[in-house]
Amino acid sequence: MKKQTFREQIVDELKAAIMSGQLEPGSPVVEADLAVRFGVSRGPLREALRHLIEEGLLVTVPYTGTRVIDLSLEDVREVFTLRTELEIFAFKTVWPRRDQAFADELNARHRKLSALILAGDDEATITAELALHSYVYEACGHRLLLSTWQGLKGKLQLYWATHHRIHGRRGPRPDAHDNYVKLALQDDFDALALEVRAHMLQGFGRTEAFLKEREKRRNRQIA
Amino acid sequence: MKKQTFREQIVDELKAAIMSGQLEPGSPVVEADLAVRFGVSRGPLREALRHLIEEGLLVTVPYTGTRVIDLSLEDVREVFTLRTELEIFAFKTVWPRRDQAFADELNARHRKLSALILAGDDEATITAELALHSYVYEACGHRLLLSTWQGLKGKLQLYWATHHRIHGRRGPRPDAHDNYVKLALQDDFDALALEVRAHMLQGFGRTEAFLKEREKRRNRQIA
DNA sequence: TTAAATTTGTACGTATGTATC
DNA sequence: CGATACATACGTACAAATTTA
Repeated sequence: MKKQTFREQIVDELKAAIMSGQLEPGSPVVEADLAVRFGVSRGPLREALRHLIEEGLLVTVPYTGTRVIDLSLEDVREVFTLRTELEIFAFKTVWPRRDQAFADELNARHRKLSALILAGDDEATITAELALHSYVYEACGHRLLLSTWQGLKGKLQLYWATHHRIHGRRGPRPDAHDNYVKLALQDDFDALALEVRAHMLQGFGRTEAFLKEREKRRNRQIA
Repeated sequence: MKKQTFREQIVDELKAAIMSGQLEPGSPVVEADLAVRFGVSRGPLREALRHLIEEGLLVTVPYTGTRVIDLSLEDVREVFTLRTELEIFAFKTVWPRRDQAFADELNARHRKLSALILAGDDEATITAELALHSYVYEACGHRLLLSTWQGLKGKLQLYWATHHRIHGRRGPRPDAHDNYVKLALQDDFDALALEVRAHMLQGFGRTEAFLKEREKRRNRQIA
């Protein structure tokens, strides 16, 4: 276990608090409160908040306040559309360099995901699905692309975690990634690109339906 | 003129110092020194440094120090390859929504760039070239894509500014963007995508040659 | 082992901008 | 419009942790 600075610890803890719903989307976060809650001074805490702000998980207005982002349909659409292009580009980059190790690791992450889906562990399923998709970014050797993906990953995790917390199961179907993994290890790049687009559209559709229903429910609450 | 926080001001000033070569690539930056130099306390300064670290203009190792990034061939290759995909995606997004205002603004930025090239104002040429390429990101309405591009833009500017400082003129040829703008306003998307790829390759080639020569010169200095 | 340099963290205070009554 | 409450933004001084020479 590597030693972390307070700022890094707080970033992780804050993320966990957001993903777990302790800090709900849209709710305000007050730096003085969090400082006592995490038992640190305001310096490192402010830096941790800045990190999450730049990652897009928090929004802030100078001198007034900070809050957890509210999930919007446009936001999630942007994450999915950009992610589609990034992931296809990642595959294009790694395509001629795929080897046995690549196949082994991709299969390993796929098996892990499948097992968790069957076991019904929804929290871990989200992590495993993100890990499966992360692999092509890690393997392609494009550091800038990898860090760009990691910037998106947090938002994606927030959507899915919120979805799951409200709806119970939200995970992918057990066979949802079979085709993805299969095509990623064959030699028809265009077929893979089509599969990625289809896969993303399906994922977006689920998230979209969830957000629209959530919107409706809110309006009823107000009325 | 909108009111800025100190942190935002420092980010701008630090960027300017890096671009102008007052802080050279590879040179260490000490937060205590910068604090007195900019006349602010450590708080906002540290937050500004963090911003530039996440943007990739600075690199840091916990408890040891921070320095300006050193330009590496692999880094610049990554910026150009990722940028190619992002810009084509931006055009794809804006494609059906291009209107007269889009054409007017693109032409305006193109004319401005051409005028500065002819006038020989190399500093302003860099800014204008970035502004021309920025427009499609601004116009496509994809906020996440725009902010991703803005994250890359700083590095690109650093490469070009360093190039210019060492070589004198480094700017594009006066007609380098004619085809880019022309195709961006016509209706053959595939032709535009090809032009973007060619345009990026040309830009990468210039930067690559510069970096390789710089590398050589360094090795001679050591020997 | 020590020492130096640097970042990291703490504790307190004041100033500033925003919203609301 | 003014007063006030609130949260952020910024300042200062000092102590602790870490790496490197």
